[in-house]
Amino acid sequence: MNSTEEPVHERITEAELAVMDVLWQRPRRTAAEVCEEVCAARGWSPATVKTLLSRLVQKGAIAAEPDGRRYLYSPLIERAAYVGGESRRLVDRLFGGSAASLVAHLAETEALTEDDLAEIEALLKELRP
Amino acid sequence: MNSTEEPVHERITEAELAVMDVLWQRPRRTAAEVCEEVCAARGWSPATVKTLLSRLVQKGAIAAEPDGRRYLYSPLIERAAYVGGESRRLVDRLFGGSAASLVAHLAETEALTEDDLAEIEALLKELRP
DNA sequence: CAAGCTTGATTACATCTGTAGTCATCACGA
DNA sequence: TCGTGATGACTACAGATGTAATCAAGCTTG
Repeated sequence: MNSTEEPVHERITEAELAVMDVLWQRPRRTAAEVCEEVCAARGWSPATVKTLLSRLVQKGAIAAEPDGRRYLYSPLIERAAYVGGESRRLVDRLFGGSAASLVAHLAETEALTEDDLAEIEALLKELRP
Repeated sequence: MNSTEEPVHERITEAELAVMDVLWQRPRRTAAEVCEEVCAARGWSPATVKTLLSRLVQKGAIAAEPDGRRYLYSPLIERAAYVGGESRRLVDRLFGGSAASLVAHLAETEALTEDDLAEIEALLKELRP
């Protein structure tokens, strides 16, 4: 169990992430449907969504299932895996690989509320009986 | 206390971060000194370090104090501030702003080692006697 | 003083990213 | 059947990023 495993997909960018989020929410959507979800919020044109979908397919992050003359797009990677990878990356880059340091930092800078702390404590009890 | 404050400096990139780390470790270093610390490790030429230093100065992330015909470079932003901003960004982007979710995720995906867990537990004891 | 080394400034350039336009084609309705 | 709208493929293009070379000017040492 080391933290240096390479992901099978290439790096997902900020803009692409918005698209992934839509597909994680519900897969098998058309480009138009994805656009409905994000174009307004991000001020994108439909063309932009199409580009991002293409790039995500190329990167191996989503699948394009033919459906008539269009595609239904679905994530190929799970959100949890992506999120885990990103978190790991952050911890490696900024906290010397120590997740505990990250938690410590969050606590010190009061990024963690009392509720957060309680929740984490509960979590720990579960993980280390 | 909201989480939308803008940093005064522009975004620091991955490569630039390596340089920042050297300067955080010890400020007032010359380009050559910085290179000594990172060029080997990252396979960089001295020119690369100079470029990164220039960009960091432009971005307002470091100061260049004249010293004879060269400069001594020092961070203008604190490491803790940077790290906090990045953590915040991650939590916002991927965990809907909930830091506890991040910790929960790390725990669930076993990104946390037994040691990490013990350390966090100790931290919590301290924070919530 | 001259030859060379050090150093920042400037320039270079490929790739990635954000954002979008164009175009050919195919299905569908009049 | 014919126009029309939807759709993906391809193209575009500016700005960011990684990585570095070149160049001019000063310092240094013989």
